[in-house]
Amino acid sequence: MSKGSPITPEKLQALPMEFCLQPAESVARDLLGRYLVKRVEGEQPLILKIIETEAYLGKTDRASHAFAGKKTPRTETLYLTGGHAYIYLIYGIHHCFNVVTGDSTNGEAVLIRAGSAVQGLETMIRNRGLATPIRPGQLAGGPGKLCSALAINRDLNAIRLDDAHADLYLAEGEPICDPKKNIATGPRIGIDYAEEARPWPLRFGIRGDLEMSRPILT
DNA sequence: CGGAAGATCCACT
DNA sequence: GTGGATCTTCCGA
Repeated sequence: MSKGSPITPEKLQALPMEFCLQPAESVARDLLGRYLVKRVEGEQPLILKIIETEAYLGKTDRASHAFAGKKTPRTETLYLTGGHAYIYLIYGIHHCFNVVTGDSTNGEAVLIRAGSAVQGLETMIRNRGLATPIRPGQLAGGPGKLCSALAINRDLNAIRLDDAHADLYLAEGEPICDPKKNIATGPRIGIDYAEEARPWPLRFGIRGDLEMSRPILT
């Protein structure tokens, strides 16, 4: 994407751990417009603008891997403090990238569901195995696609996301101005089993952005 | 130790 | 809209 404002060093400033020490819902909103930076030795960093997120509230949330305080080898990193990465394999094929949130070990996290390329589009297309031209949402419109585009896998599980020299980190980016107007919300995707938590409006997206994994209400 | 289910994606009808 | 791919994780027997 060559349009939009230029990438200034300011925008690549790493977000401090404190940024993630809020409840998952707040962080999910605050992360919209921020940058996710993936570094590969000797190559230009890949930069993705976060377009869509979902909040998972931990022990009180039936859709969360941490529901009822459940702790298994897989979910261990979910109980780290806010600002760490929780990455897992789903359906045996795809990876999902989450940001752990909260000031204590509640098992809260934010799933990053979609993004748009800010830098490194060519490499991302190659990582996805796509032919050009590509359509909106095709590159990183979905959690599995997003990880594929950035070549994120479980090697990065449990990493701190506040280090601008690390392989993966969160950066300042372009925070949403006027959130009330520019953030759309809706129920989360793929959690039909979650009973009472199913309709909770914990999915957030930048209103009108075409890179969304699918349309969102309100 | 077996088997069912999964915070998905893609191809196909 | 439906189903297959693919395999780790987890729970129950």
